[in-house]
Amino acid sequence: MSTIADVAREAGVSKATASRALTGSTQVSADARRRVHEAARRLGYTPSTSAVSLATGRTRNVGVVMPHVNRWFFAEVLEGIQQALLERGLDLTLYDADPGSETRRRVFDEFLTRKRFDGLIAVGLEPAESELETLLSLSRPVVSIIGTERTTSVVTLDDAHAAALATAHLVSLGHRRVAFLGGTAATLWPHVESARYEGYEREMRESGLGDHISRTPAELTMSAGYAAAVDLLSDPSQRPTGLVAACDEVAIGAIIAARRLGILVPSDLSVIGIDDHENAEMFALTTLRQIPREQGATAVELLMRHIEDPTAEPTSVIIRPRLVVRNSTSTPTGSSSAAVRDAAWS
Amino acid sequence: MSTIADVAREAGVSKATASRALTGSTQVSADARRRVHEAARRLGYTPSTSAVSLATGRTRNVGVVMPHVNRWFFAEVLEGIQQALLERGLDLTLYDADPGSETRRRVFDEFLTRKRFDGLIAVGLEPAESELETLLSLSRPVVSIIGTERTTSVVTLDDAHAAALATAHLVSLGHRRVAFLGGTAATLWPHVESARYEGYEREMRESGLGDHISRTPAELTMSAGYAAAVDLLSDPSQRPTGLVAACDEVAIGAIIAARRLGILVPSDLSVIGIDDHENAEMFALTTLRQIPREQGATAVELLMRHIEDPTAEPTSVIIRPRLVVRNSTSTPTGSSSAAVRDAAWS
DNA sequence: CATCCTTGGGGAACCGATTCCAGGACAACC
DNA sequence: GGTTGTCCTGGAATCGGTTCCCCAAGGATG
Repeated sequence: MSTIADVAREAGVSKATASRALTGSTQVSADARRRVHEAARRLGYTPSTSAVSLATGRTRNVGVVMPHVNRWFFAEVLEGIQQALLERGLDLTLYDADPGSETRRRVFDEFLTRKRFDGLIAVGLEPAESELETLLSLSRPVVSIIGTERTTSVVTLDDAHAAALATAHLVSLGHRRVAFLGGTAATLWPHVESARYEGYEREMRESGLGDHISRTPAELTMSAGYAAAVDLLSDPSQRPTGLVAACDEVAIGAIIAARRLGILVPSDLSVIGIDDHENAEMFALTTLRQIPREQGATAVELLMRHIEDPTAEPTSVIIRPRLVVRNSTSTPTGSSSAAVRDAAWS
Repeated sequence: MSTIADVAREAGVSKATASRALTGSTQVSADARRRVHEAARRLGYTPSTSAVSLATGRTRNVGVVMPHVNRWFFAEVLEGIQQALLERGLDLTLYDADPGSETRRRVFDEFLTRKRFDGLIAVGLEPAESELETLLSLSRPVVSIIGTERTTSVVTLDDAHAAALATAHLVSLGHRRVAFLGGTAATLWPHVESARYEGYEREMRESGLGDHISRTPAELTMSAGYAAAVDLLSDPSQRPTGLVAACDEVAIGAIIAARRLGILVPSDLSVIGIDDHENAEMFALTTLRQIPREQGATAVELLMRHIEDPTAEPTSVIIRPRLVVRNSTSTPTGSSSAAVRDAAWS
């Protein structure tokens, strides 16, 4: 492999001039610059990243810590981050930190302390106190996606608001027995789960439906949503007419469960989700849209600002979701409003 | 941040001895070693990765190139790789290289040539000729997952065999009108798609069912499988009794489509997939199991071997899938064997 | 008792870049 | 014509490690 010394020799200049010609734009004559670039091209020169890092203190690399990559939200965020970093010529180092695992401990104690990055994006981490301390002790900017940290910049959906809007949509259609499906059982995303439930609860109370508040726990997956919905819907006497699912995957599980039980969606049961998952369209799911890919891009933008100006104050970007009405929600059966017929025809 | 010079001073030895005490195990007295380690701990010393890389030529980092991370197979492989690397103390740099995109070009021309890794794992890449050339010109070991490269080590499912087994399973149950669903339309994984179709075709021919060979194209997603299955199954006169899906996501889409159309699975229609996707259990899907997570771990193992011994010959690990029988397949209706009743009761 | 080996450890070179600092060439100004 | 300033350029220091080479001390050997 050729080094910058080779390029310099080939171009008939010193290492210093070669370096200036290739990086800084100052203080090099047009002629020298041309000769250096030509020599570099001829030799197929690529600077050694470790040498550049050592000399400049910059790695041109961003670390991403997330608990999983095999879930829709995380995978989408990751792709958004990757895309934004590629555009800026930056590398992405991934750290998979499954909560409670031994590897998570090692990621924090061993891998992150190596500081092989100029900045860090933490996705859905909900770090423990000691973990947060580690993060801050790295003296590298950190941006979180999901969460409520005040110490770092944050990009997050307003979860409570999303659930409240979902609930309000069902209530406005005339539903009174509106149940919440999901959360509680799992401890993976305590913040997301509790915030969404609280949004539902608050909206129910404010609509005077406090008596109908009900929650069926389920992990935030399609199969868990399916199983929980089978339980909830099997007893016709207690059956709600509207269902706010903690996320789209749970909602889709519930729709499949309903079909299996012969319950028609939306005429017998309205289901609304949160996320706008890639499969929401297929199930005609009404939902509150968030676009995790964009959140990833936004996080990169914030991070770049912090890297360029280390004194910049932490910022919060709170995302308000948009209601996307499809065909899984309608007025409840028995209602005589015109909307019923409209929904049935569509 | 403290450097190794600080540690040496604190321990009362030279930089050379400090370095030897912390890395190599030779030529250092037990006493000196102890003093150095203690000093390092006291100062919270972490070696600078760029300095280490520069001096040793090793990055302790592995690059992973894949076209997507938001699909089940890729996300699982990625987690398997990550886990295996973490255990070995190695970092993972991710390169997302969507086929045909501008970023893919940049990944190959710009990012990979920086060689910020000791080795590369290429997942489902199916590289173009020029891309393969770039890969080999890096003078770093490469391991592929999926594919037929002879120039690098490979870990791959025997796709044709998997599809043949799936087909044979349906045929052995008594099905004659067995159709194949998926592939063709998309160009994302030409190798996987064509190999699986060929396995189906060969098995059909060998079973004397060449006349019944039929293929309905669909992208390898649940919603595409759903849409394609609706088309295929809507015409009762042409309807097959058995369906070999190109992958589980397509199979699940088909099952949902069948339910919608009032076609009972498995009594009216048997469906078999390939993968053993995380949702296969929920749909009682009979399938051929592959475990992408393990393929990722195996790829890391192969790669380590190549890194430690650069002269090692390329190896191929061909994975034979195992049939997992659930409840989406049975003998076709009208058959009088006992198995029909068994299936109906379960 | 002299010589040879072995072992531990220090000085300095090196990995491949960036950047500080000083100096030379040349034009402009007084 | 001498001085000043600007623009380029090269030498050398630097980043933070690893490792080669050599030397001193001490035990084993003849």
